[in-house]
Amino acid sequence: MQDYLVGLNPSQREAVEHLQGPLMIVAGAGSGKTKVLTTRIAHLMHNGVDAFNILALTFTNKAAAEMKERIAHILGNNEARNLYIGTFHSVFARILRAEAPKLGYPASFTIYDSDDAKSVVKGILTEMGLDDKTYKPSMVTSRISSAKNALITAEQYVADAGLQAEDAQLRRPQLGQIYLRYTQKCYKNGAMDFDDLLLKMYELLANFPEVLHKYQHKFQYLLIDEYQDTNPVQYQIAKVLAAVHENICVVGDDAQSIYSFRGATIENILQFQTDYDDVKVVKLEQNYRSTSSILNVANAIIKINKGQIPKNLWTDKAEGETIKVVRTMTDNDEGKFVADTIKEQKLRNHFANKDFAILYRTNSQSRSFEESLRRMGIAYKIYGGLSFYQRKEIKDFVAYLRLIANTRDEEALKRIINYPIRGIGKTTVEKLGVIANEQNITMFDAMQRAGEFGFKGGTSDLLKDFATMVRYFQSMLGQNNAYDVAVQVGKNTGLIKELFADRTQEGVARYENVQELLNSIKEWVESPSNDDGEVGEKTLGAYLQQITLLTDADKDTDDPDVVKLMTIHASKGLEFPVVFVAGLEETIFPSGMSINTREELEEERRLFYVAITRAKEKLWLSHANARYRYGQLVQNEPSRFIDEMPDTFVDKTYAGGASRSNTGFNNMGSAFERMHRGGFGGANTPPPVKRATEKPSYLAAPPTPKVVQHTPTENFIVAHTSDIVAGVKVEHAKFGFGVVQSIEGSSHNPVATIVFEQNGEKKIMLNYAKLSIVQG
DNA sequence: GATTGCGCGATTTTT
DNA sequence: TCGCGCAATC
Repeated sequence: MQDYLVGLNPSQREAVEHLQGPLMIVAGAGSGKTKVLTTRIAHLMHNGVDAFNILALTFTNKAAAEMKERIAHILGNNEARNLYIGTFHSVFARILRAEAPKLGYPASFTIYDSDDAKSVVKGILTEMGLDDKTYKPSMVTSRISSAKNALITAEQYVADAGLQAEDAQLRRPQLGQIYLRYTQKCYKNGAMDFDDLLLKMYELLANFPEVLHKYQHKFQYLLIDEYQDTNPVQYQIAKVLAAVHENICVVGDDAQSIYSFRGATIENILQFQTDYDDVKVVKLEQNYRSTSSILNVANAIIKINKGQIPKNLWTDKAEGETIKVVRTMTDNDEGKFVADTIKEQKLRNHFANKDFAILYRTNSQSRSFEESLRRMGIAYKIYGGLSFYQRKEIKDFVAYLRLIANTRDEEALKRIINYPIRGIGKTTVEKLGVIANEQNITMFDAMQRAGEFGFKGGTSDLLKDFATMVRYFQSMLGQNNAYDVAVQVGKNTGLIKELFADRTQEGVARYENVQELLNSIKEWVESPSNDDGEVGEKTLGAYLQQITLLTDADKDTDDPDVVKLMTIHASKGLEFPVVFVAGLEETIFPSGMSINTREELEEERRLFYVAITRAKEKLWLSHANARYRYGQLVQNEPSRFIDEMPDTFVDKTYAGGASRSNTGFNNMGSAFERMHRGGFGGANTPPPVKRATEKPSYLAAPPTPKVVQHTPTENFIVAHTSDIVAGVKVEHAKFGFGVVQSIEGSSHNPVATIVFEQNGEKKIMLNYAKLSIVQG
């Protein structure tokens, strides 16, 4: 037996050794999925399959890099570099670069990120004279994105009666037209957005039989990771690519499908077995990650969902500690509690910072944890948020490079035409845009020929000078590499000088960021291969396409000793010894936006499942009685997910259970004490740093009044938000009868102050609360 | 053409 | 509350 087969359990081995024909690996959380995938690829190669004939697709660069590294390790030679392993987007971008002329795109086509896409939409709205409140760019781009993911082209969109009727109903009849123009504009700009990388790849395969044939025969073995997160385009591409050899291996876990809002369809994995004949199904059900307590709770949660691939995830690990549910007074207290507990766990159990993760539903929840961790002097890092390449100074610099690589890129041009200031104002840019449209030329061409279009002499010269400079950089590309050109750009435009001149703290940071960008270009130019193993081809276009597809998560190769803060979405695929899942409150988790249909709620529950299964040893779940949302202190009920957890393995005694069964919110103090008596917090709890004389404020917080439980009356009808106005008598499902005092907050998110007969004054967010108007 | 100030809106986001 | 985008201003 091969060395690499030793140490696989029977199912893992079955999956690895199944070489020919369709294979579906249902891989539960922590069941050794990556190990199986990488070993299987090594095994394929060991059995004579050429690395050049294997394609493995992932969703993140990080996952791809990890696979590649592990395969190289198993093989112990350089063969792995010939494998095609990468994200859907990066692999397709590479293929599209090679085939671009067939589609009328330049090989150095620009990839538009979501900011670029929004900016294009804004331009179209202005052109069409549409209002950006009705057609919010974020809504429009996400709608266009959904259409593309569902393989609906702009032409099909405008021709589809159903979609047109729907848009008319929703008072956005022009959406199809915007989509159409957006598509045209991207084409004219020589640009593809993220979704186009998939859609154009599909069109390439669908419309060019010789191309299809070429890749069908090149990629004889296809592996797809996280299959439950694929969308219809990805599904179709995989299907046509695999059509000849049918050596397709998909790996996924329907229980961890959490990206439906990005177009993922869980049906892809649920129906894989009907897509091919003789599908071999292997289930990886042994979990190597978590204690049995954690796993049992996770299993109990996911069982509540309907329609899953049946599986029984088990572990031979010890029971471990119970899962603790903690209730705090406010979100700030929640932060303090977590920071305190981390400090204490480090002392008691010798954990390092990097053993902890704090997971939350929304990025905005990170604030209270940041504050408390900082106060405690605990190093932390927030994952997600603005990525390096989204910073303004980086985008500006990169825009020069984009324009040099592709002068059709109008978004890049508009970004830098007057940066640094060179006297080309808004009016001039608008005029250029109009001319470009009328003459059907690019804005760049219009600039070069400024003299012909009636610009004033001075303006005309400015435009031509700018174009000449860009042309000069382009000419440099012949003899110089991307790095040399970038350095020249920094010098000639005066960008570097200008950034250097700003000696404020932020200014220095911006300068350093640009230096870092230059370094990374240098590094890229000098490294033998790209991330997906691509050798050679160190063109500027290739560089730019690559960085656009890079995210923050990809470059944290170093493993500093910090507590990690991230959304649950971002935590998928990761594991930590100690996990805190915060904000387990109704309207937060599950999100108030996702409780209207069973499907939405089930996805929230899968998200909760993902959160729980990140933990190896210890797991805390916390929720706050009240938290600041949009500047207002708002009360939230404990999440329904707390109730859904079985009492065995979960210690909820001091938490939601009590308050929900109506013993009141003010048992928090004793709860906290009990928690610290309970053997894991204990006597050794260190006093909070620098605040030894103070009690932890989550104990000192003022008690909240008891809720007098109210049973809704029979004629309880949920009223429309707009009917709730000051003076109206209302009934709340939980707080009983009361009178509306006033309405505050934005029109989109009104907050009512209501004085209840039994429970006093409360602030209620009308979008979430169920209120009935009391007649008479 | 840059600065300042008001008003409005506010999930999750592998690429 | 916080951050953004636009409009008014110099």
